[in-house]
Amino acid sequence: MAAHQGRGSQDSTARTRDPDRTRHEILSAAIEEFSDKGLLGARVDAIAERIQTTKRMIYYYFGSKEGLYRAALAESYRRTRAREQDLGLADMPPEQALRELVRSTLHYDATHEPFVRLVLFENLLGGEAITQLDEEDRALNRGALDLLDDVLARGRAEGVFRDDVSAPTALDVHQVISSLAFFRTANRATFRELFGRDLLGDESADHVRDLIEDTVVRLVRI
Amino acid sequence: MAAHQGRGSQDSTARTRDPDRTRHEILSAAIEEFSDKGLLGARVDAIAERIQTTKRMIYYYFGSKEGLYRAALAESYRRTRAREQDLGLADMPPEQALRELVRSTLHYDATHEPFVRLVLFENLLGGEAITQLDEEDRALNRGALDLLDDVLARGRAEGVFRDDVSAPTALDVHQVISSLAFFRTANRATFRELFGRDLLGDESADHVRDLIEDTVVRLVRI
Amino acid sequence: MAAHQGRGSQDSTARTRDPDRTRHEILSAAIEEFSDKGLLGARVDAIAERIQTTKRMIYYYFGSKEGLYRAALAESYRRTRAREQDLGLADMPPEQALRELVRSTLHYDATHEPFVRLVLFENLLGGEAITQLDEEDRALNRGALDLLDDVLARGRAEGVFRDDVSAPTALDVHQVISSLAFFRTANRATFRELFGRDLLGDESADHVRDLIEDTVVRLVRI
Amino acid sequence: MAAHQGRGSQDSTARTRDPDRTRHEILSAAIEEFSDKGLLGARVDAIAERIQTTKRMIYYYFGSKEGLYRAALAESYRRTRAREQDLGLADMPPEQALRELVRSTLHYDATHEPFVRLVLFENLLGGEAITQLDEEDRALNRGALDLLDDVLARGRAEGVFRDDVSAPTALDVHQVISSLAFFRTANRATFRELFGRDLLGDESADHVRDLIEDTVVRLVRI
DNA sequence: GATGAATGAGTTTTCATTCAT
DNA sequence: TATGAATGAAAACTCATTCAT
Repeated sequence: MAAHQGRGSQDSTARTRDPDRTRHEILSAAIEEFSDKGLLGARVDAIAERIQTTKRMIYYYFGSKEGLYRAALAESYRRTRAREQDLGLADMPPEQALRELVRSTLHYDATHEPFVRLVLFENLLGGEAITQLDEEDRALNRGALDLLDDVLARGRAEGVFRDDVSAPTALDVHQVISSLAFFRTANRATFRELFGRDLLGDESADHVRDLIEDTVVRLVRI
Repeated sequence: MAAHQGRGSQDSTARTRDPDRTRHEILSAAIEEFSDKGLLGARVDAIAERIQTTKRMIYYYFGSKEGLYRAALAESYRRTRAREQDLGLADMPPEQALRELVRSTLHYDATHEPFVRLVLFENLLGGEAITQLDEEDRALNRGALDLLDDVLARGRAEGVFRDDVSAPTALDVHQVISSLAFFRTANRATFRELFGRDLLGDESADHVRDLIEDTVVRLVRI
Repeated sequence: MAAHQGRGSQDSTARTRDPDRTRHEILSAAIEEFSDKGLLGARVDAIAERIQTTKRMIYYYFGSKEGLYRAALAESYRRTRAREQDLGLADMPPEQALRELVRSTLHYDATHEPFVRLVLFENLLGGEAITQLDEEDRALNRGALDLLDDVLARGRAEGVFRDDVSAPTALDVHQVISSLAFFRTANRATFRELFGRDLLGDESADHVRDLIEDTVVRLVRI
Repeated sequence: MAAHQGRGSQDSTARTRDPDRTRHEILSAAIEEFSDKGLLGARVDAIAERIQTTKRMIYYYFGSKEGLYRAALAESYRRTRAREQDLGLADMPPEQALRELVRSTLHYDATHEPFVRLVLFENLLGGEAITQLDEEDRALNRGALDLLDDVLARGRAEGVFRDDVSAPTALDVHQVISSLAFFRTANRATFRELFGRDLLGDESADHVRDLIEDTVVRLVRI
């Protein structure tokens, strides 16, 4: 059906001779496609069509659909690193810092749905690609945990956060935050359909954010 | 030619004229396959191979791969209805009832991974099938909400649960419980790989359960 | 898709225990289906669905799709024999008799489209089934020719029809009449689409009939 | 693995990179197959086998069996346009011109059976494809009509063709010519089997041609 | 580097036909 | 006789991948 789109080989000067750009565009298109349909549902053709290149280029740069998939996953992680810049948590009282951290996570996940969806798809299918993450990627996640650890430690030290034997660890809190954040994307359709609440919609945004903040804060607060 | 291939009338209970059974078996196999790979990744052949039937029968009963998918989704929901029997919540003090409810949900989701995964896949892809759920299916989900509503009302009445203006609604609490329960399946691979915690494994079972119970209880408790 | 139409086996007393009727109904349904789609396009399932019987009966009575096809073709010819009753041609002057014969043929073909279409399909595909027609069927066609022969002979004897060496034979005239009659069905769609004339429609009925009568009469008239 | 299967660069002219040629070959094969069996009876595999290509190429260029069918029908019409060159009718007396026109049509249809059969099949099945003909294709058919119109006008002007109120129109004559020409292909098998005359065979060629010419000429002649 | 054409191995779907009751 | 369930073979269609230029 999509055969014969012609296009000649003259003018289109913008499209040729820029390997890095081509590679980058392919990755972006791949992230979108894989994020939309998952590894199994994605089509190499569709990825090539999203930008203006041919399948051949995909194989030239990435060798195979799976190769592209892994590269897309890694790139998606990489693009993630841009955040988590200094939120200035150290200067805030512990609870405020925690709220800020939660808020930051919620905002990040909400504005990076492709990434979140990619991670969800990866988990539903074997998650093999996850096993092959770079140490950098792993470190990244650990970084978020460290930040959280600092805030919690400070809160405990100041006596405002629980410090009993069953007090939640940083990993516990991270699990709770992640659960609440991911659920918005993972079950958005069901939740909206069954209960009429759009977890990522503007109407419920404040309410959902407050709910999640409260849930987290109450978990750690004395 | 090759007569006498027998098969006699011994046991071969799987192969014979029992339409309901055949249909049922196909559905079970379909639930497994779709739950493993999603609609796009599932193979009609693979479904037929799982039980002892042919691809042809699937089309005989369900018309198309998508028809089977919808039937499998509906059946999965249907099989869900068995639970939610009386947990005897009414006889427990509110907090205990709430813990019991959380525990029941956690246990249910953990033992019905195919269903959970099916729902997750459905959400990640368009979620169109969800739009077509029976009223019965919808009612089922609402039922869980009603149960929760009762417990919360009782807790508020007894003065043990929050009743302020920003107190969480039953839907809020439901969202939190669902988030925490689904996350175990939705992000199990990532979490294990990055943090070494198997959210559905035996080792961490008690800890995770306690964490989730606490999170929920602390959210509503005064 | 069409599976499970149930229907129980009680009341429907009209439908069971009448072999001849069942056979006859199958044939009628087959004539319709084959006439609509041709041998290759027809579906055994579709034939079974047209009446209220099962595919099994078709195989019981006719052995195979082809067997049914041959039977349907023969039956269609057989049902044709009903016509050609005495048109009273002998009592008319030759030209009037000829016009009457043409008119009768036109009317017959117009009201027996399934038969005409069956013949056309048969001709387009190998026409093998035609080779196997009964002598009865052949005689039938010859009968029409004989009638024509009589009229022409009478016309020639009366000096109103051509009798020169290049005068058309009965077979020639039959060919012309058949050509003009069949074309209406064989090319109806094209003719309507390209020239806006519906060869079998009511509007043009009289005009087309007159045209064909004239064509034939002028061919033989002195 | 199995390298060295050669194929070198000898002749294999059929297999190489010439999209237009490939496309063209597929179309030719399709015209043959569809003309032999009709849309329903044709097999995509069979079309691929006719030339040296794979089924896959057919989908590459035409998207679907039906897409190919429509393209084949259009192409068949297109190839038709080559004819109808100047027959020099204007230089002949009207009757001779008319005879020449008839003769040309007969010859054309006899030597383009695939086209004729395609049109017949199209008419027998819904004729939907005909509705979608280009204006060019329509114009082509109208062209034949114009030619006829000229001849008839000239004959009437010269007083050799009928000019009364019931004189046949150009469309009428076209209908008659088409009927007589198409019948040879449409009912060849039946006619040969039942009456022993092969309407397209060499033996009867002259006789049939004369008969048809006479039929047409006598229709319009004073 | 870049491009369109080509391909083999699946994957879904359809269909005539047969079996068990 | 009658019926619904079952089946194997083939048909349409799709997809990741490679080749020639």
